[in-house]
Amino acid sequence: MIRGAIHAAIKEELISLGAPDVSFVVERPGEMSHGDYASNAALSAAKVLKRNPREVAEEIAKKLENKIDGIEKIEVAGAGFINFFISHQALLREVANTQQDSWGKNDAYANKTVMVEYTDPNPFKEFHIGHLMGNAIGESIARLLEWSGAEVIRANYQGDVGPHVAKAMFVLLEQQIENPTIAQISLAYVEGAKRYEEHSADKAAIDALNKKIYDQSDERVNALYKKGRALSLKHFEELYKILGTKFNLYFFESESGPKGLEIVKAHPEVFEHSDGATIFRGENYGLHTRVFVNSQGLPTYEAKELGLIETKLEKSAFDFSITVTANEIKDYFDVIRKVIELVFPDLTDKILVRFHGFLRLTTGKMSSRKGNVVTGESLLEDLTEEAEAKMRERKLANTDEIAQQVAVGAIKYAVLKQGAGRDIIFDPERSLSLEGDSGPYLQYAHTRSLSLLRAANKAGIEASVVDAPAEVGALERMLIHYPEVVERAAKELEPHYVTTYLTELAAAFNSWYASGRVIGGKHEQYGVLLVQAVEQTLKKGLQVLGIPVPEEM
RNA sequence: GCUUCCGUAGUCCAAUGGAUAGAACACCUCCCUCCGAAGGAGGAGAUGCAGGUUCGAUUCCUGCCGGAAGCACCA
Repeated sequence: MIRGAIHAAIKEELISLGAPDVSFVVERPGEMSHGDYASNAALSAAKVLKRNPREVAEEIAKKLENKIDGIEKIEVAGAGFINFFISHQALLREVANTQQDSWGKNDAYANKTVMVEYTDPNPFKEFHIGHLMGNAIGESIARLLEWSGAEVIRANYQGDVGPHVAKAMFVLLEQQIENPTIAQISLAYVEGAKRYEEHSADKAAIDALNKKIYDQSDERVNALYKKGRALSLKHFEELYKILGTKFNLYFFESESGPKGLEIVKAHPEVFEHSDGATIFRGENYGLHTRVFVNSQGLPTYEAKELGLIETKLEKSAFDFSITVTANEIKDYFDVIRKVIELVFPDLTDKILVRFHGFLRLTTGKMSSRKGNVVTGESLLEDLTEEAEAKMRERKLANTDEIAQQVAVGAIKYAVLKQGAGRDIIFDPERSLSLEGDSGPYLQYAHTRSLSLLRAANKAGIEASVVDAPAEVGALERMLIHYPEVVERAAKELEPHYVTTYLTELAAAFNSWYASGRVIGGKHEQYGVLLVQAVEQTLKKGLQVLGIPVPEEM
């Protein structure tokens, strides 16, 4: 990558100037007149050297003149920026590079094995929009790491035991439903949760049932549990397929629970007893004090999480593990991290968490078109319907499948367009419009590039740089930055860098596309090459985000 | 109350301490005999308030105002 070469060359100059430790960036400037890459190296170095920034910049620029392959011009501008301009030849070479399979790859995580845990829905409960969010982010992070050289193990951790299960089961047993449907299970959970809060007798009964589920002492309970659990998991699997995720490993609280209990028991120096429960006194460390084993002797989520770490290691070695989860449990995870430090000191740096906010709906009512609560599924269904309606106007074949791809793209884009940790305000009405700054906008730009390529192919035009114009435009100069964007997104676990970049690229392409004809134009062969470059970049970019890439829409 | 996170156009998101704060939706003008109008060209519109650090602050620090999350047997 040219960027790497610039960085290395500047670094060398800084060393000879006597400022070897100065940190600086080489970035794509916001303004094209500022070149293809810009660096603040002189500004940073000047501070350390106590010299005039522009002088330092001039000196570096002069030394690097004609030293970097592919750079034809270096300018000093503003307070002391050094701007680099790529030569025409190098630019054409990079555009042609987009046709390589390796376009977009980097080696930031070469030789690393990374376990990415995400989605984590709970059997006996709805797959809600938060799970959709976690899935979109987790899948994209997994793909970013793969494009950066890592071997990725996709893991899903599902809560198949615990009070939520007992709440749903309590109602199902009471109503004597032996073969529940997904809808019945969801309703039963909502009802059970309400009863648990409002009636102390029901609360006691549900707690007792919870214990029975753990120790599997009642045949009738076991039978219903087995059916409900299997049905939930099968249902989730259908959703993963639609969303484009294929997990390598599944973990369950029913296995991490017992392991967690053992770990807690084995470390009396870390935990203490209080009110019949086993707790970790986090307040000694400025953290929350939390219960690991409740007074019934059952492991809570905290103990289960410890068990999960051991379970993960048993199933597969990894250099580090990333858990994608919501902000909501940040404080709780700080407690877990402290306990890991005390119990598994070797693992402290291997367990990472990537937090995200809530997915909130603007309508507040949280109700779907059919009047039900908005679940992950109902949102997908509503969006799919909307996309289908749009496609009926266009009279395309194969509408079912494509409409679903568009719907998935719309949701994933909305989630992946913003930075980590922030809540996402999701406006169903707006996202239903499928226009502007959206997943479908990118998908549509891509299908246009494909249909243009089909037409070019029919006309027998071969892609080539032979008739390239003497001056190339903004589109080319934007294209060449794609691999850097992927690398940065992977390093920071921030898919939104890719999302933002692709939207800018698609806008540049749409603008170029509207400005004149390719087929029959003055630079026909080069035009086709450029369209191929855009097509590949949009496709790979959408794929790295986990957004489906329809060929027509 | 304590802790943490967040305040950018009317709305929803960008911006690695840098150059004229980028898009999109909505609003106002235009553009389909032409490779796909889910598109394009143009217009108007924003850093909560007050200090500080810095050559330079949306970004870092302090205070205030506003919002969100968490704070013992849920996950």
